[in-house]
Amino acid sequence: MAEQPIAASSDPEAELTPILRAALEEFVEHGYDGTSVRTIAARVGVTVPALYYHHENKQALLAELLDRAMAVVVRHTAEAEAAAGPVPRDRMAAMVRAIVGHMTNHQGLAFLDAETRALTPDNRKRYVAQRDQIEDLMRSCLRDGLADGSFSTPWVGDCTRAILSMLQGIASWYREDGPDSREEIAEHHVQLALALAGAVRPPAPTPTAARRTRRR
Amino acid sequence: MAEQPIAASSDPEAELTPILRAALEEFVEHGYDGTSVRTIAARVGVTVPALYYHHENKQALLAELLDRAMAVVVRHTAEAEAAAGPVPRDRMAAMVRAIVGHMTNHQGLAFLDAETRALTPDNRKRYVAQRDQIEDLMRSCLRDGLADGSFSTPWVGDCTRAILSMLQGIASWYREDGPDSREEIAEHHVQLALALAGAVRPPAPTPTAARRTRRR
DNA sequence: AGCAACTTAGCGAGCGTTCAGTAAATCATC
DNA sequence: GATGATTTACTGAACGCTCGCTAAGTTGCT
Repeated sequence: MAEQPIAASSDPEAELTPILRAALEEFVEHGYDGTSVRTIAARVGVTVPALYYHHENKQALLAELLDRAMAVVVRHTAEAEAAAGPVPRDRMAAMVRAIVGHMTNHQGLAFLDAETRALTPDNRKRYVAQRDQIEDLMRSCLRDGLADGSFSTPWVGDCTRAILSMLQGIASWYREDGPDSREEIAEHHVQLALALAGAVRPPAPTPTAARRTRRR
Repeated sequence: MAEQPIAASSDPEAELTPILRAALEEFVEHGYDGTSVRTIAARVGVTVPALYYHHENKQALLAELLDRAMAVVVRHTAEAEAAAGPVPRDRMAAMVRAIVGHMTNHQGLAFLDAETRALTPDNRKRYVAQRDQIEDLMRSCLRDGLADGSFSTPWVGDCTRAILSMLQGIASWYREDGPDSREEIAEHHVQLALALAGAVRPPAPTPTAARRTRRR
């Protein structure tokens, strides 16, 4: 009877059960196929069958972790965009901040993205659908910016993938004790993403939405 | 006696022996830990000990593949930059073209980058050293461009990583039968990289080096 | 005869998974 | 408020398989 989440906050890594947390750490460290259920159990301090009491099998551990990770980042990204108003530049900035926050605050879950190859076809399908949602949000924002003249990239697809690859990359180099804070990294990447989009003017103080993003 | 490279061209994937080629394909498809030496042997059409006659062990297969991959991309990138003259914008464009060419022409080897986690510490050290070389080339180019005013990014480190993440990402989505040719993708990413660097003027026809890169 | 390039056969270890049993908590009943 | 039934959360032991790897033997070319 120890299989409760340690915290009930809204932090998706904090509210993992001990088993899921141990599985996450092992998967991040050694990869899905490089991890044995025995090492997960040992990390939790239980025997192997205890894992199978709470989860169907090893694959279900990975699927659940990835489901949670994707659900959180999709929700945060969509909410951030919705709260940012109608201006494409602001929406893009908000989404980038949300995604960078995910990469730095939930680095383990974010890094797990590299393990999606190990998903069974059914589980992979759900993952891809969630990932496509984020890609669609970004692509639509780019298109809207091109339509109103605030962005100028001629290659929406390449630009979308470039932004998301750049952001996903953060999960593989970010260190909590690095020189820049999460917020600094987020702001840098807002500007880098806007550069990729070919944003035409620095803060774009249009009459409808002045005083929003602030440039350093 | 079938363990010769199929072709002796300068294409690093074509000049792989059948065993290394099979190992590459399996590693790309299932990951290092998800691949067994038996499936590699079966793919070549030999028995398992034949693998061990030509290679020390499974780890040596991965190490050799990654060594070749990194040696080639480092060499091509350095040569491309050297041949591009002194102008940072031209050097950056040349390096991006070289790296994109690597990602699209040797997608398997490029994708193997994701398996570096499975390297033993010694082998990983050699890999990291090679990867750092590319990062240093890119960073130096950025710095030179900032010094002469042709680039303007305030964050050299983040910008370097962003460019390389963006380019590495190509290996995970590029398809030979996709809508854009390798050359088109390369030119798009040259412009995207220059945008990340904050390149100040489109083709920058300075008096010393006009008539070089051509904008679409 | 000798070497290169294999094959046959198998070793011990570790893999994911399951089954049967059990201590403790929870609940229903008197 | 003690008692028996049920449920929860596990443990011990082991199953069948696959893993990386190797010793010893075989084949065919020079």
